[in-house]
Amino acid sequence: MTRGIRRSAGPLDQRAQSILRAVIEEYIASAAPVGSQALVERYQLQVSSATVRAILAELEAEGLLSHPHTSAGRVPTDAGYRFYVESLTGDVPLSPVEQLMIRHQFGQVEFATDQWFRLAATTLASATHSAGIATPAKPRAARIRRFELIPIGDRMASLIVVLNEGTLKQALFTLDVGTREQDLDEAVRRLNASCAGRSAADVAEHLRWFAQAPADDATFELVRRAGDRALRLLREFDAATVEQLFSDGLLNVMAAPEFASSEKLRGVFEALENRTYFAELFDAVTTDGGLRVYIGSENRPDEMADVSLVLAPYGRPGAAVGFVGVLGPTRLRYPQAIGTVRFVSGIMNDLVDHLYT
Amino acid sequence: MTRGIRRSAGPLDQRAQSILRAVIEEYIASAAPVGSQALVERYQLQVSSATVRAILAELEAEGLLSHPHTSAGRVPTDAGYRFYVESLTGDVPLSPVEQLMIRHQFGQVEFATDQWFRLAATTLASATHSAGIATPAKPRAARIRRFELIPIGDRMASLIVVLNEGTLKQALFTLDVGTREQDLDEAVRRLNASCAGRSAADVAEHLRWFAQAPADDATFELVRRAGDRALRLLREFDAATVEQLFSDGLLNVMAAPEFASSEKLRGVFEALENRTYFAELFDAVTTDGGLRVYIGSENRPDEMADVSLVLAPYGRPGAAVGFVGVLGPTRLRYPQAIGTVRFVSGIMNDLVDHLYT
DNA sequence: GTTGGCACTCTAGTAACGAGAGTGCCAACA
DNA sequence: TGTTGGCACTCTCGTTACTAGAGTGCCAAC
Repeated sequence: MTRGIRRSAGPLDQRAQSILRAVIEEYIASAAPVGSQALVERYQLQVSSATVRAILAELEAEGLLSHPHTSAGRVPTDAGYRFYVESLTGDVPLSPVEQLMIRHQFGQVEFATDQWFRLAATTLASATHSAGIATPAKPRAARIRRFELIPIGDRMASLIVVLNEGTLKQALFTLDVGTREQDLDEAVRRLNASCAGRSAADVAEHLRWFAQAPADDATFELVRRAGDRALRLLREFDAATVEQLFSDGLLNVMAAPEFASSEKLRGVFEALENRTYFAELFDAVTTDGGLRVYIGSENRPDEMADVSLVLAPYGRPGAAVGFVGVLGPTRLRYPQAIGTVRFVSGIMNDLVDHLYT
Repeated sequence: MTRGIRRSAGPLDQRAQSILRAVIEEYIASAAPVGSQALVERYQLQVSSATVRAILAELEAEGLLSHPHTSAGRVPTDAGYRFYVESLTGDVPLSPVEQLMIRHQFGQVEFATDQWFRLAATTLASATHSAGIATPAKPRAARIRRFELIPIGDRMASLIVVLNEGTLKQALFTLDVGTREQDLDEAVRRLNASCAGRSAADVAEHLRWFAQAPADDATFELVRRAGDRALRLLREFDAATVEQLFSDGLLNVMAAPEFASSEKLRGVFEALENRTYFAELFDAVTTDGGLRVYIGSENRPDEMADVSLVLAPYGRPGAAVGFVGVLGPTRLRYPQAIGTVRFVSGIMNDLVDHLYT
């Protein structure tokens, strides 16, 4: 220890860096603690295992590696992975073969807008052998394109709200006795005349005006009620930060040895289910606009401390944004995951762009 | 063994039955093998443990109980559970309190049709502390109520097909350059005029006729293409036996001690994901029309050999049917699960009935 | 048919032990 | 000054041995 205590972000010489890198990549591949001897053998280092040991000790003092117990090999810490991701791996673009495969999957199916993000998750899962996650592209402020009121049975109607990019929202709606189909048509005509193209906030304004105006006929009441229901629907939609969160390939993660006990995975499932953490991430990822990596304990909720996330936004910042990403063990193949997420988010960007011409 | 070898479905005397019942209920509650002594103590049997042991041996010969190893207590076999479900438990209706709670959940929210089945799964999960599963009510043969074509961006449109009970199907659709909004309107008018109210098969017939007719103008081509796309959409819809399968509360199942190893659960997740088994079940459950229980190895795929299913159909046989149910360990509280599933399927029946007046 | 008694069996937990892997340190070396 | 071989030390993991405890199966007696 000739240099005294090193600052936690102090510079590492070239050799230490490449050994750190070797440890991490070996550990990612094997899931077992890595010893000095194995490193010398497998990476043909031109130094002895004693030297490597000295460096490993240094890296441990740095907080980049840790020791499960005295006589075990080294394991990367979350900080170690962080350093690895930031300094030791360049931006490796996805191999042309994989690019082709992914493009192929996207090209093959004709989609409804609301299916793209599912495909993204599925693709990411199979390409990275981890879990893929994705949200739909959520419009910043939903604009109404058109209403539809479709009679169902005798006393019910399905209210459909078509939003600007073709997203649909639907709600059931009870009718007064004796409402005729013409009444519905007329109500829709009026609603569309006054609301189409407006945002939820605008519509709210309009409806207040409606509410105050004297009811001149029966249809008017229908308009009012339908409008009210539509408004609630839009408010719900605007309020939900992460409206949907689709994940695929959680099975891949389950298969990893670190999750054999199923106890750790439970927490992850819980986080995916209640979504509050992902709502936070949604804001973080979509506002600054770049790909982000969250490693183990960098995730705030403790349940997520054993997994890493690689997330990237997609969409158009002013208009509609969502994110796609990969969830896996902290022992994740980061360069590959990052490359894949970046590529898929690019594809999703193109898709969304088409919607906005 | 005074009666010689008993047939596997031979009659059990009253006492043997009540002891079998005690073993099963004890095991369901404790997840641990049940010994003769514990039974005598906890169930105040008026006989000695030696007698109980004799009966247990008998039940084991019958195939209803089994022995993890020589000196352990008894554990129910799948056949044991089967006997229990069929002969030892009456139809226990759900307690009024639980009925109220469930009704409350259904009453509280205003729904789109396509949300009901999700709520059913969620409700079942929380009421039974197992996983709830549900499919949407799938119309026997989809009938088209109306088309919509909504322009998106410059060269795309969203094709919306509204089915009879208000279900929506959506697909994106590229337009030729220079297509105007009026063209879309006109195309929709024509499509609706010739297809509304018809089934997919009928529409196919119609479109064939369209395809042969001479193209009299540009709109006609649009009609043809939109119709074609719609048809594919409907075919996909009709073809998929289990269009969606929603599950909730898998976390509850994960928490059970028998799934601590996560290996067994993987199979279950896989089965839920690929759905082929559930497609089979869908047919079985919806055609004969009653509640069904599948216990452990009664499930055909091996992955499902450690879980039980309680499924009930809902909907209108000729019109639209789906199922709701519970998935849990074979060590499931059957009477309660059956009561809950029956109750929820009843509620779903009422809901669907409203759609068909 | 039921019971108490008893030998037997199997598990789960604990302790002891050795092999193996890997470390940390040190003195010697280039 | 950095590197190396050597060596003592530590910890895990698998094995073995042992014990306590739970529960069975059988039998003779009631």
